[in-house]
Amino acid sequence: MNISDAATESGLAAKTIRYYEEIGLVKPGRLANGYRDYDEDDLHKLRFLQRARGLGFSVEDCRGLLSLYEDRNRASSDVKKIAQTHLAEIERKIAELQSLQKTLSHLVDACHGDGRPNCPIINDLAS
Amino acid sequence: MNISDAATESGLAAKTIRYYEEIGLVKPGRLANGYRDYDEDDLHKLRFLQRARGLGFSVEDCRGLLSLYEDRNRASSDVKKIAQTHLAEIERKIAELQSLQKTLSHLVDACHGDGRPNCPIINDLAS
DNA sequence: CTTGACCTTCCAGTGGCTGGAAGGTCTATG
DNA sequence: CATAGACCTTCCAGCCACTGGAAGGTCAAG
Repeated sequence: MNISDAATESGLAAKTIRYYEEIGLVKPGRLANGYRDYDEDDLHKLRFLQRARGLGFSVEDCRGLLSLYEDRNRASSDVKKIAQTHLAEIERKIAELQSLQKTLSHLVDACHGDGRPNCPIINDLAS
Repeated sequence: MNISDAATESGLAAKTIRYYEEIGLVKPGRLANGYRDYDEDDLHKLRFLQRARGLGFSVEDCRGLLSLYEDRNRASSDVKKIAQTHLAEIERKIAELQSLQKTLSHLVDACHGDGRPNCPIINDLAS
């Protein structure tokens, strides 16, 4: 299977798939003409990567998850550890963004948003 | 005032301040020896940038906010527009992260995290 | 035989810094 | 006056995870 079909099947962009090969995540075979040739195993990995990236895992986390995926003797604790760390990071980011949201929504509410220069948002930034 | 004092006063790293100069945000004077020399006006701008970046505004938003800050004839509606757009983006990101959090926490809860290979997290990613 | 849709590699850019190298300047001390 | 060390300067490279585009090869249909 060529790269554009692999892209369609996996939901990844062809460019992204080439990039994943460059960084050593999925190494397809090559046809005589030099074209990449994806088999079912490659496709499983690409789909796995698409889903893991979709859950926000970093590419390095994905590398770790992929090797656990392929390891029949994995310990689920190793997987869980990666996921928990990622989850904690997400929760940290949510808290951070909520704090910004709170501040910003107060400022936006306080601003008249008319043609005059007086502006609580600017005042806050300048204080 | 030299750059390290400006850094201390503004809460920005000296490297960051040089970067802001490079992209045309704050242009300090220069002493005879070539050292940057920050006056009060520069410091106000640096502090303004520090706070705006702290609220998550992009550097390009900061450029716009800074020029509104300096414009005595600004319309507060222009400021509000930038802030509202940013706020909407933050709210979008919060929702996105909360969705990831929900999925991930379910998966983490479902995973035994023991020495055995069976793992709902891997199963989900592989499905 | 040509068209156009693929494929390849390689290079550059994104945002917002950050680290480090190589070298100039200033200040305090011996 | 020499030297140490703490500044300062510029420039280049790297981070992450792609993405766009150029230049050129390959293939299938008409």
